Amino acid sequence: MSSQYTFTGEFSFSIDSKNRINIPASLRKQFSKNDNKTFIATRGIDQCAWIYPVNEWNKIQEELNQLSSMSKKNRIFLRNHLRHASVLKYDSQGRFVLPNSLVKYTNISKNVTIIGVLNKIEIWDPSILSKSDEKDHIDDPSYEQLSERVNI
Amino acid sequence: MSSQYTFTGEFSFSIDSKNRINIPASLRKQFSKNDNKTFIATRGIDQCAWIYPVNEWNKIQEELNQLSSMSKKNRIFLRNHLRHASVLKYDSQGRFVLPNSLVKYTNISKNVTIIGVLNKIEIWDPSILSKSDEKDHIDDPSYEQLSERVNI
DNA sequence: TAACATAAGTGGTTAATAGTGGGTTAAAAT
DNA sequence: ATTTTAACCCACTATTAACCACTTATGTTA
Repeated sequence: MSSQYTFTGEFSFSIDSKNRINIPASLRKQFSKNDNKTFIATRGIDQCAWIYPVNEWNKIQEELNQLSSMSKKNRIFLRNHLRHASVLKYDSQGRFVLPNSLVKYTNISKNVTIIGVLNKIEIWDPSILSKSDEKDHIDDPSYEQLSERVNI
Repeated sequence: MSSQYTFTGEFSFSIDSKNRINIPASLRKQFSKNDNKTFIATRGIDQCAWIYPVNEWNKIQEELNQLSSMSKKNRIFLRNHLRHASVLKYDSQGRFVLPNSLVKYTNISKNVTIIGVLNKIEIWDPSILSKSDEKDHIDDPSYEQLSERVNI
């Protein structure tokens, strides 16, 4: 699955008293007119928030739409993925409000680290991120198997 | 089966003394003029209520029509889904009255958790939902196979 | 490289909307 | 006839969204 978005880089930003977070201008520029300043924020698999431009999310949604709710496994999977997804818009200053549930989940309080990961943007609490860095070294042997699939 | 509706997110609301429940504004906005503030509430397969906009329900009904009543399984499924389906409208404040049978079935008393699941909206009693969450973890190995179908 | 111009990031105020509670009247149901 | 139920209506409060303003950074041009 290829994407029109190529988010990259790491940025240090802040969250204000109204839970507003600025999207780095360089990343924001990639949002298309089509996206209409709209994106979807959801729980990452790690302890961070994932931000998808709507166009990108729509692709995921189409796949989710294929899953029938007659299957219990599907119902639980759908529920648990969609419940944490919220549609957001950024304001004229380029900021969006991080929903409370994601503030809690990510443990974000004052500063945030924003990372571009191709088709999505990750929002981290800096200290949670550095803990995660300590645990998961890039030379971990488990990455070896990725090398068979991804040609860097 | 693709749908015009893309309900997502989780919301905490309350049910009042008249069994009225508010539909979250962000979800309500997706209802089309065509829906005429009308939707169908029915029993979910899990212990929750399912809310479908009429347009969506009509599509489902067509599919149900395809199921032959010659099969016992089909007959039981059809009966149990249709017998509890009721047509409802929301008022000028965006609230609807949850029918008594669904209040009992869902065990809702004071607070409700509302979850958008693409083409339908689920209404849960918070404690019933968390019990369900405890039982069914999303990181259960059986979900691994879903990852091959859905690329998130 | 100094001065300027523009863009980016942050903070706060105001106006609009959303959620909730209750009351009134009309239509059903008992 | 009495009680329930349903459709409207009004009102209060909290939250959210739109707006304005300031500061810092970036980049450009003389």
